[in-house]
Amino acid sequence: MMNLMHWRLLVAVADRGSITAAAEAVGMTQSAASQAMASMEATLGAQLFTREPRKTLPTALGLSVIEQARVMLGALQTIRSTVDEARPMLRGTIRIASFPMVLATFLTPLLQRFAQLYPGIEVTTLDVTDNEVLTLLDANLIDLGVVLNPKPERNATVLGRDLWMAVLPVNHALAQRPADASVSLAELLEQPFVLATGGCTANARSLGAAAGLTVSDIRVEVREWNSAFSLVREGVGVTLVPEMALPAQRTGLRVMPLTVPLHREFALVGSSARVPSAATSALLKMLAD
Amino acid sequence: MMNLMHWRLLVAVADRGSITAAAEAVGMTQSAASQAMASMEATLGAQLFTREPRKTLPTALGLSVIEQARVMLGALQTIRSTVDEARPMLRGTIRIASFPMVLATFLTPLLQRFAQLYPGIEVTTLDVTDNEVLTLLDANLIDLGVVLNPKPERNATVLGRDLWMAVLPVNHALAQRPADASVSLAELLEQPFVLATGGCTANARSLGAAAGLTVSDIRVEVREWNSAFSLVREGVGVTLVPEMALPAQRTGLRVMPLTVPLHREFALVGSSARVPSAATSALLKMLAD
DNA sequence: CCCTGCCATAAGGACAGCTACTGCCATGAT
DNA sequence: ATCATGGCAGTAGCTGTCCTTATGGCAGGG
Repeated sequence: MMNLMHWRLLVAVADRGSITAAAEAVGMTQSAASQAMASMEATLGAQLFTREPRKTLPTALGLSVIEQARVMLGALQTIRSTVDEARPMLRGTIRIASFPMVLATFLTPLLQRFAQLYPGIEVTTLDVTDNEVLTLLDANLIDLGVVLNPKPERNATVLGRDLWMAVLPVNHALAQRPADASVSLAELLEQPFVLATGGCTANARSLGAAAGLTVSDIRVEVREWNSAFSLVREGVGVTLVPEMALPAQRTGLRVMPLTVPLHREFALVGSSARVPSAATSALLKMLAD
Repeated sequence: MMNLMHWRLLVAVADRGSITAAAEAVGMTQSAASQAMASMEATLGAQLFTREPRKTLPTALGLSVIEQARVMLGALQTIRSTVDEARPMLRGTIRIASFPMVLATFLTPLLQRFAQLYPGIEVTTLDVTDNEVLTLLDANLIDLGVVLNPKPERNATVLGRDLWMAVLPVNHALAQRPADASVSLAELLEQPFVLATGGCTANARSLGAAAGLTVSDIRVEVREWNSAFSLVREGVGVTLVPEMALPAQRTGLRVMPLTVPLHREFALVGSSARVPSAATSALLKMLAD
């Protein structure tokens, strides 16, 4: 009675009006069908069909049961087609290029969840600088890339955004301002400066250039944010970093917002030329939630 | 995979986040559950869950499948409750009183269909005259009775209606009228008359009385309609019968409508005092279609 | 009256699915 | 590091379900 094949048989009997015909339709013996029907009626404790000389017709209760049996079979059919439709997404690979910070903070938890939802899809990540991403995309070497402040013509899915924050030694003159004070970009860039890039072309220098300013006194240029913080602590200079690069341990540092906030936005973009693979669109679909 | 128990397991795993816990919930061994899950994924050809160290979580495809599995289990539950609710209607008896004509023409096919829909309910019929029906109902000796032209205060379900027709010998004077002619009740009742009752108190005499007329010349009074037709054929007199009592073979007879049509209406009524049994209400419900 | 179509039943066997047990792996605590 | 724990997978063997073959019964139609 718990065998779905039997429910298929039940519906077939209702449709054909005969156990023998139904048995043939679902590919079993007349005997098996007869036993199965009897067994179902026995376990339900009620007669579902009346056996008349020439035909087997449903009782009133049988009609209700048949209706629900159709629901069950419909659900089973839906499962089958769902699985078939999902088959292209079961295997595949996605190559994603990103610059280090975003990879660690945003992408990793996201890809973990993705791996749980699509265990058959292999995701490889490349660690690059932000301006290499578009090159890789156009060369079809990656499926997806993380870009900063994407142009609207590429249809990008935004992963997140953060603010640029000024970081100064606690004993710096500008750091003496009240707790909720801010620093203007111009003020900041004219200080002795530790230029940190985090592997990105978008950094204090480019932000200054966009505002018509220059970083006048670059003392050091480092790639790792953490190196920059050490240098700031030692009083080498001030720096400008994305909020999410800030360290948990901030003793010796004063973090201040910019007077005119500057933010950066990370987004995932695909190759504009190529149609995304099934695996890739699965990932993008997951991001839509 | 075709075992409904396995779908229950699948849903339990989704709910509990663990195969072991789900196995316990549905009452099987961890091993059996593990095998069952593996078997389902194998037959579907797709991974439905990802096994992580501490928990077993559904994949994207798994989520869709689980949704449909819930539909299947819901349908199964509906079947169970439907059967349980229908249990009172599975066995029982219905006693119906009727007068002969209605029993043969209207009730029999109806009761045949009912017996097919409710094979466990035994229906016994009593052959009585129409005015005994109400007595039997009030005495609780029957569950349902067929009455003629029911009073609206009893909520009756109408079975059908028919016309009273005049039946005359072909060589009778009134029978010489054109094909579509009619006979007035007054004309008819003053002829030599064969009074047929069919076991009903509603007959030519009572119809006449209701119209302020009397049947002046009753030659014979018979119970069976067919006896009356023989007598009319032999020229003993004319008669007035319900349309549905007319014989198939009408040679020697002229059947004519009344100028002012008289009809009778059969309806099934229950005891107004008692609440109908489950079996009885099943029958009444069937009649609603 | 036999024949046919349909269903039920009996007996036997095949296979699915369960149990019990062991092994493996990752986690987290000592 | 080491061990204990919790969860899953794999194996062997058995049980029970369900199927097949074969037969009998019953009602309707030629």
